[in-house]
Amino acid sequence: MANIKDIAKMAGVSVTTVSRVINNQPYVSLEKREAVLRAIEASKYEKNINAVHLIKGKTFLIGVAIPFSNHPYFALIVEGIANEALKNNYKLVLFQTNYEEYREKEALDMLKQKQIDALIICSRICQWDTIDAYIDYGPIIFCEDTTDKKASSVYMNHYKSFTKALDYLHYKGHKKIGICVGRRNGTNGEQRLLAYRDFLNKINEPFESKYIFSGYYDFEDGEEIVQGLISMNNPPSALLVSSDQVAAGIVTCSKERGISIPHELAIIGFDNQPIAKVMNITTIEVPLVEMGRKLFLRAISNQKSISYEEITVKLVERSTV
Amino acid sequence: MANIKDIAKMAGVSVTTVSRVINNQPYVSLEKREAVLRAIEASKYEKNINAVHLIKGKTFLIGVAIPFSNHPYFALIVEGIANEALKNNYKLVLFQTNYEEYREKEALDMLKQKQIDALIICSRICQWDTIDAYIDYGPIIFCEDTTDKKASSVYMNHYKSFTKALDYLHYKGHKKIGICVGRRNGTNGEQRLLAYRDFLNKINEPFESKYIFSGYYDFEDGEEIVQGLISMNNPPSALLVSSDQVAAGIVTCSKERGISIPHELAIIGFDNQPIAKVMNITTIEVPLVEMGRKLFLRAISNQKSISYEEITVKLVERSTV
DNA sequence: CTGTTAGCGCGTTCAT
DNA sequence: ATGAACGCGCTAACAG
Repeated sequence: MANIKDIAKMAGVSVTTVSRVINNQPYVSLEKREAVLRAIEASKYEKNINAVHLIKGKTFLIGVAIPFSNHPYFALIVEGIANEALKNNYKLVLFQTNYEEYREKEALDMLKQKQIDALIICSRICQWDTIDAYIDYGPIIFCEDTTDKKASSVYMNHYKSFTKALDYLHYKGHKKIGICVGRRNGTNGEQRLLAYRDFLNKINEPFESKYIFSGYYDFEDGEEIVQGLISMNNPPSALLVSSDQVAAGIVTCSKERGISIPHELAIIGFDNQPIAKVMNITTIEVPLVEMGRKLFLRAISNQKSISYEEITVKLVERSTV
Repeated sequence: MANIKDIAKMAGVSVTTVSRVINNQPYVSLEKREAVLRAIEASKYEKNINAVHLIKGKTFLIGVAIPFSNHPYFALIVEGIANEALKNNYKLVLFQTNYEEYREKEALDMLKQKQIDALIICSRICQWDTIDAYIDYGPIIFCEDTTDKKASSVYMNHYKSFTKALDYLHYKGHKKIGICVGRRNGTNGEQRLLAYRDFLNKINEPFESKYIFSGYYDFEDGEEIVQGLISMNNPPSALLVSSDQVAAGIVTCSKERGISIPHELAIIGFDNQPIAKVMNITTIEVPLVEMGRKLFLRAISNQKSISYEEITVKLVERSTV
């Protein structure tokens, strides 16, 4: 409970000297330094960091907004952010938004109130006009293409990535190709859908809305998708799945139902998560940890400048296509 | 960038009045209130929350230390904490410790410096004598039995839970039972080991150290365990696995290797995660989200009192035993 | 090398 | 109903 003033009194010096000692600054005589140190020891003094925040106008806190904390995709991004944060002596404030707008707003408000120095939004839910009202208050970094916005981003080009995967499936002889995604709205979802439509046009296949499975994120969602596949009279021969977890669930359930993979159904996943490796699932590798690292570095680069960094992905051929 | 003083000047009132308005306090005439509101609007004023923290000695920030952010076990606990935090207007500061001591210490130091109001340690790595030096600085809550310590906890009794699972396996006719856990050290790990040894004594079976698989956390670890099982000349007929993810990995790999479950190998998992349900894995249900909720409530209950709350678990019979 | 002093931005008595 | 003044705990000129 002691403060810097108490220490000064105890050590018989001024508060400035105490401040110098606790901040490892030079120009303090050895004896005074030791007197201060002794007083600190005796009184169990610890500096109140909130006073420092007030003065410096900085908290060394970075906000991270993610929809779900229990999903490997975001967990890996957070891991990348966390590792780099540690190196740079920053801490993270986690906002689990559940895709609820008001939760994202809470994060934005913390930026406004200077409780966090910057905010990383891994999957935006608020509309841009809402976000725009906040960008003057501090850096906000996104995981989606923001080249037409006044905010930085580190993102994967979902159009290109989807096209790459679809082309590969087509190259492997598939024509009836379905896709399985999370959200259909949002920049990323729209880019994926667009890539899918453009691809179908390119190979001259009709657009079948029932070939699009959306709202799926987890392993356990695989069951519902396989059910859906089984009940179709003209099912796709291949599925592009935007998450390895879901892909793994589909592979597992397919095997239980006696659906042969890749012969009756080909599967290509996304991210190259460990589960894809162990289950030998063909996938598009996304360097999520690295992405997190870059997001963080962008967040603390105090330059006013805005940057857009595109992440490149890689096809990992395995046994499900 | 405007502060309360600027607003006061703009609105032609005192800072006190401004303060009253922004904190929704009574005793401000309508006209002055509106003048203040107008000034706030015009200047894009937002209160600097750090000054409030300094005065109040409180930040509405709760620290949460977990070893890995990409593991469903901890993710569910964090979800429980996060939900309750939102309701109570608190925010979370996440510390991913990777079981590295200095990372946990960083969290403890933040408590000491009052940057967080309380700290929840979901899986402790620091020794107790290290922790002890911090308990006076604020509430620290643990997920392990701390009944002999001066710190609160909400925990599962791992001894009882393990015994329950082992008894069930024995009741189902198994005698050669192996276990598969994460850390062997730590309160929880030791309790599990003790339960295992006591159980073996009870049923008069010898202790086989090779029947203990430790250091496994994820789905993909299942492969290594199955490999280990295959290479044994006298493998166990049942495995108690302390995580559903690992159990799921074992089941998946076993099927690939043609090991029949439960006939050749019985598996019982832990937590009752969604993956256990979809893969029909027998498991011990642990109410992790609820546990997170209780952890949070304990963290903000400003009573100096210490409490120890034991969580009860439930056997969920499915098809892997 | 050392101490005095003035803020950082806001909440809060205590008069009026 | 309103405002002056003090203090939260610390840092940073500035003077010496």
